Amino acid sequence: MSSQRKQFPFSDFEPKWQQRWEAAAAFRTPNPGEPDFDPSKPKYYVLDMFPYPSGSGLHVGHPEGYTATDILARWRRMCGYNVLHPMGWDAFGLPAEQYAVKTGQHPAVTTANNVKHFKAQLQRIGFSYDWSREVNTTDPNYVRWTQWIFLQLYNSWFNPTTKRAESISTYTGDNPDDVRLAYVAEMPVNWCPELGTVLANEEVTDGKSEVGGFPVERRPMRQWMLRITAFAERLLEGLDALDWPESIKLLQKNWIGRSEGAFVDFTLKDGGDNFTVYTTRPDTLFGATYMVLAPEHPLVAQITSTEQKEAVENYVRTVASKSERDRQDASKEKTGVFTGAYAINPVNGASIPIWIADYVLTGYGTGAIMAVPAHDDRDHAFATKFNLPIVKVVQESPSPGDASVPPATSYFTGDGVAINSGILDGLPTAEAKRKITLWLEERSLGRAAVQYKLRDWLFSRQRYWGEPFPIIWENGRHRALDESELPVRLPELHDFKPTGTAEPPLSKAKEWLRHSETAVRELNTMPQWAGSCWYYLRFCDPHNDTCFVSEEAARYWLGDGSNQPGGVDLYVGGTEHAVLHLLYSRFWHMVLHDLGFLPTPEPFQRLVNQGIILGADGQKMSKSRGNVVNPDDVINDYGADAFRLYEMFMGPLEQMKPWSMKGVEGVYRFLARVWRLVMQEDQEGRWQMSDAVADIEPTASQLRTLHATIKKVTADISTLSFNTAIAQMMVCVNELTSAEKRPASALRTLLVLLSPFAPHIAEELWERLGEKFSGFGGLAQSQDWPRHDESLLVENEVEIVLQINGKVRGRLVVSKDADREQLETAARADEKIAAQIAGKKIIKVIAVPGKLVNFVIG
RNA sequence: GCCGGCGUGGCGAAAUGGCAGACGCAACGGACUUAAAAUCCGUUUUCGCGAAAGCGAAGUGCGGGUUCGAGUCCCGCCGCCGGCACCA
Repeated sequence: MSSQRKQFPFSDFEPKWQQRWEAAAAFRTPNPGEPDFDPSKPKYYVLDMFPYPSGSGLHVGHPEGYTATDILARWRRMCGYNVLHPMGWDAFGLPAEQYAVKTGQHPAVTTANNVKHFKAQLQRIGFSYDWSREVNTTDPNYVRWTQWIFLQLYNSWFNPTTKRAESISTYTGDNPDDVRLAYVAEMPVNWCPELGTVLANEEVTDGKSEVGGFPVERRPMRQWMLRITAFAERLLEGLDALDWPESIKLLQKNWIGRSEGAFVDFTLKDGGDNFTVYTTRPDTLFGATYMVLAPEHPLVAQITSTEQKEAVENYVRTVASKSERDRQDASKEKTGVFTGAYAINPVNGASIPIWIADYVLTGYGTGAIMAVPAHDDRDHAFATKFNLPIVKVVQESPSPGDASVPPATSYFTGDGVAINSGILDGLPTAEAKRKITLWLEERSLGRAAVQYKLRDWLFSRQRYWGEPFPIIWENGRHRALDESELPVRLPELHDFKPTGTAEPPLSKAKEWLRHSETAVRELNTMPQWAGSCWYYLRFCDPHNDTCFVSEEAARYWLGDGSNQPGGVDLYVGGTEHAVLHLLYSRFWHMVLHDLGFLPTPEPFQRLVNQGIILGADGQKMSKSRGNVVNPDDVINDYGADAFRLYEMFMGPLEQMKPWSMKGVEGVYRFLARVWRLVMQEDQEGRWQMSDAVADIEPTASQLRTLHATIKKVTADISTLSFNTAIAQMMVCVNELTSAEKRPASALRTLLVLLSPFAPHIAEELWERLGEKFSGFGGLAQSQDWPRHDESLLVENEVEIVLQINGKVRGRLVVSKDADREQLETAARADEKIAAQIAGKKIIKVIAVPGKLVNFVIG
């Protein structure tokens, strides 16, 4: 291909237009307050998930979503919107640091190189980003505000009364450190003794380090945490008003994991402390035949009998040495040990044994459960293995006609009617839950409760290449730095190797870590999520050095929250961020909103996930499979416009689909046909204006096709159905190609429609036509978006289908206005139909104007 | 195991409950050419009948259902892909 003559000179005009756009700052979007800002226009904020600039450069997956948003951005501009369409770099992260460990090259250098490469690649595709708003999460001017937001979190708390984040100064309790949204806790992390470092979850596979395959263990370490759990309810409720795919909302809902149930207090048979369990099935309390504590439960050491002491201690040790993943493998057989202690069931005084087992998790509920083996699969598996009693307390409502008796050893987890449950007998599950909860509350033995699976966010990393915390330690206590001391810059290090101890790499910066005679800096850094949590805010006001985003800019670009809760109008990115990034962003946004810094309660109104692009072999693209497609190669051979167009023509945006070079050639040929609508080659092979282009009126048919195309392209862009929009433009081009003379006015409209998709060729042809015809002033991309004339689309005559019993038996051309009766009369007069209904009993006739007539005959 | 999404020609895919397969790829035939490429025109769901225009039947993963009419709606399966995974 590359050796062949190009079908149109894209390699000449694509760079030419890119340079012109850049020189003219064609995509710069002024902010409110700037001289060229037009407040009369509505705003549209269309955002891509910004990339991590990896060393391997862009792959064809990135530009899929980017092309979609670029078309939207260009289209909205042509529709008269102020469009915010920015791009930046999520540039902190592991690969640059690991590269630094290997080569000694500073991550900042690697990052700068990669950013340069990525940016050049993106610019070659002709995206209409406002590069004057480019942000980089590693830029000290950006880090400063990331740290500033952390300070807001540190200096605020969740007021359970108002259910909002408030300044910590409104907290009246003893110790503010107990309630800060950013707090310190001992948390287990992935510690790899061989590598002498802490690993992120994604660096650990099957309990081994990704690098080297060394064993990884859980080890408690002091960590910074963010109190996202306080916002669980609001994060859940907020989803309803967002235009997100239902599947993504569901993913977040499941992640938050709300459940309703009750705390129930149990007493120990031999006295001592009481303990509390959480259950979603208080109605099965009479069926609790044993208790289970998590191995880490504080009561374990206390209650264990002397006979069981050794067994219990062994078990606790074994469990502690296991990785989180090993431990949470639900498919493995249950394990556990009897503590020797007994608890008293508050409802019936029964004495039931207390076990410990690792299937009960510390950190959820109370870390203790009442086990009801007849009505819970996990309890059932455990009871069966250890021969514990199983008492049935819920009767499954028999399905009609089902006489089969479930075996005595089975369990049933659904709703039914309470049995063997004293005061609850005969009550359906829902009522039994209510009654027993009330009963417990009246006696102060328990209370209704809501629990969430969501955990607080472990926010610190033992890494170099991340944002330093604006925190210092003095006399064993942490303290926030003053805003005026921001940004806290990373120290220059030359040795990025892990310390081999639990100390983060920043501990090597001996000078840096000393804040004063008595105070030292926090040595952890923030996770990569931190910078990506709020970049969409910075884009609104990227150069502001007095605040992270001005009130005015935020209010304009995000809206005032009155029409919709979300600020960004359209956010496009991969599903891999469905939970973490999108949940963390919502959390930060919510806090900043509560504190009065942001007008809207939610960050992203409409979310669309683009599908993954597979290799030509239908497999996931990967270097090892050798099926990776490099955008640069495609652009070299077919041009940026063809690349863009193919990315969109492959199929629906959200769908997973395989790459095909033949498909690229298809859209390339389409663009060549567009080119030849306007241009032809002379004897020497030079391109010149085609003789077929003329200043004439389009034919009726051409006009109809053109307006049908305006209508369909417009509708399809707004639903992101780019593949069908392109198909319609192909139809239009095919019709114009076959015409002897091509009306310049029709070409004009076509180029305007095409310009968001293939901006370079549209601009080039627009310019060339302008040399000879009127109506081509300015740039194609600055034209008003055309409107279709519906009256041109209505045909006077339509072909309808004649059916007998739903099967097509003939066709008929009728007036578009023909009503039901006229249709039926015309249909009966049709020869074929007449022949087939002759002598038959007509049961029913369905006539749908403009569509069909269907005879139902006996 | 649980929760989502998707199953339509040789391939990527289109189809407000109303002519299944638009558009593109591939293949085949023709025009142009000394020739090839490129380009342009045409054919192409499958099966049967026909020399042919055409005619008939079947057809959207499988099995049922609702409806005058189902790729589309409902019920039950199967397969593939993705997410979560002992959350009491």
